[in-house]
Amino acid sequence: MGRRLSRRFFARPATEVARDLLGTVLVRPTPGGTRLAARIVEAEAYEERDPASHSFRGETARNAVMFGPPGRVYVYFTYGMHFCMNAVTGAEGEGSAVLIRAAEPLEGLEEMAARRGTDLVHLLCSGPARLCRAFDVDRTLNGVDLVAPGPLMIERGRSVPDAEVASGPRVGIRRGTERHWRFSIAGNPFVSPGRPVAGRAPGSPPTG
DNA sequence: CGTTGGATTGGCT
DNA sequence: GCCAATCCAACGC
Repeated sequence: MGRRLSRRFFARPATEVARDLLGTVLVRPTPGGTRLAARIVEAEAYEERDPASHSFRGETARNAVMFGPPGRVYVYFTYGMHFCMNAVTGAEGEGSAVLIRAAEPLEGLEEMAARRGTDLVHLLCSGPARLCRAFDVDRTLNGVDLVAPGPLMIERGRSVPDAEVASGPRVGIRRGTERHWRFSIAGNPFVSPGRPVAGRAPGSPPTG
C-alpha cells in the first residue's frame, strides 16, 4: 500500500497538478472487498477562467465541488450515460480541477473486466468514462476526499521525468483548444485514443 | 418552460 | 468515418 498524496499537492494550479498526477496510483477499495488500483497515465487541467471548464460560468449545483477544498473528487454525468472524475485543485473558492482520463490497471483487473464487459486490459481504464466504469465511480462518490482514507484515494507512485511527459490540446472540447493542458506519459499504451480536436492543421503531428 | 448540446463510447458502414 | 444512446444542466424566451 502506498502513501496517500497530501492536500498541499492538490492546492496548486491545475496545470501543475495534472502533470504531477502522472505516475500516481488511483486506489478504490470496493464495497465487495476488492482493492482496485491503477496508475494514472493521462490527465487534463481545467482552470476557472477557461472556456472549456465546467466552472467557467461560475458555481452551480453541478460543479459546486470544483469550488470546494482541493483534494476532493468532482464526478459529473455526461452524454446521458457516462461519468467522469476530476481531482479538485487550487485554493478553496477557486473552480479548478484535473480530469483523470486514463490509467494502467494494476490490481483488481478481474473485477474491472467484469464491470467493463471486456478482458482487454488496454480497454479497462483508457478513457475518462471507461475509468469510472471500471472503478465503479458514479455521482454517489462526488465530493469524496481523495487524501483521506475512504472509497477513493490517490497514492504516490514512481515520479515521471519531464522527458517522458507529453502535452497537447485537450480532448473533446470546442473552446480553449489553444491551451495545451492534456498531459500524458509519452508512448504509454494505456493512454486513451481520444479524438482529433477541431481546428488542428491537417497533418499536424500526434500529440502523444 | 422548451431547446440544445455535451471534458464519451461502442457498434456499424 | 459516422452516429445513436440517453440524461440533464445551462440558457433563451
